[in-house]
Amino acid sequence: MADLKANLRNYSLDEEELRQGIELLFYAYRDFTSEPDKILAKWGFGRAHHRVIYFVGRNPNITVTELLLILQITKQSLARVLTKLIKENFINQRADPLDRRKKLMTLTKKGEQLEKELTSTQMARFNRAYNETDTEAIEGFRRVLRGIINPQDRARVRPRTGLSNRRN
Amino acid sequence: MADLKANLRNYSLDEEELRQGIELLFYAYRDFTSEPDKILAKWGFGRAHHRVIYFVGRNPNITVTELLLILQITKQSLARVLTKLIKENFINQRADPLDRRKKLMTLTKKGEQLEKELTSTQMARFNRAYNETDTEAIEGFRRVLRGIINPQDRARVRPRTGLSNRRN
DNA sequence: TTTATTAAGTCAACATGGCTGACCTTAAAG
DNA sequence: CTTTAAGGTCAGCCATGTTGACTTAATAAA
Repeated sequence: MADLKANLRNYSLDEEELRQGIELLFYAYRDFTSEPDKILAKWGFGRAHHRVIYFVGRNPNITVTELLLILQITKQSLARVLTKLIKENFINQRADPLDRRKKLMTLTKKGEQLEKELTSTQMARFNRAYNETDTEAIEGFRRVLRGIINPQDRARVRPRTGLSNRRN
Repeated sequence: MADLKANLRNYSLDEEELRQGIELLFYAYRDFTSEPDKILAKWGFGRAHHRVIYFVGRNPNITVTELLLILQITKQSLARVLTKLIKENFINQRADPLDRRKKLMTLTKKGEQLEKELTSTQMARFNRAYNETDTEAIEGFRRVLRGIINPQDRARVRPRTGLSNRRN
């Protein structure tokens, strides 16, 4: 196992720091999704189903258009997973009484149960990470990650107050 | 636009905080990958190609086995993208003189150029985020994100000193 | 020196989940 | 009454993950 120095390239400290950030985000996301993926496989679902279940659970009475804005995928891509989730009774749709073109979506009991099972693995991971640090570190984490997000979407991070067209 | 409060579920403060973390990570990763994806499309490549180019560039003379440990995908999945990258002369392979079963991989000039183009968009994003905050926030970001990563892989985050079997 | 293990490669088949493009229905707004 | 908005749908393509089986070459172990 030869000379380590021979492998060092001349990065500026800044570039090294930025690359470490990139790698942290890659590894964190890779592991963050690994546990739900295993649970989803048992149901014949994939990661896309989790995302839909998560954001419908988090934003009761969300519409298709709003969900598309969050996920940033096409309507056709969403349709594939959403249709299956509705057919198998994880998600309910009902017409918005104030604009019957809109379909308000909520989780069914079954959907809530699966959501909880999936998301609890991720919450446990965050809980561990948060407990290994302190309040200031968590606040730093939040501020930096917000800075990574495109400016126009930063408001979404507190979606219960940020998303506007919500109703019952 | 009816009652917002009617939509609030009774989360504990903790659950709310954990869910905000989940969402921050989702949105950050979504946007973090969006710019490279556009560049890759011009070359007929996908996100998987970027990951290979990135980690080969970052770890010159890496072997296939080591790359698989980082990416956590199957050899067959890697083969598809790696074969294409070698065929189109973005990556070089040569036998390790000390163990001729191993193939040491490096970026070609062409590979380095593409790597730089792809990664610079992500470094710019991190640079912006870092500059919007301060040193303590960045350190907090790093510590929390490390906590999210599976313990056995946390050492990888400083890969130039962490990965062992590196040589020239 | 024969045998087992390791590193890498390969073929086939399958599933998920993105995408484009075209087109339809229903309801609301002008 | 026409236009626009919200949602749905069909067909096909592509990228990228998976399992399983099998091969070759080189090193390590018995």
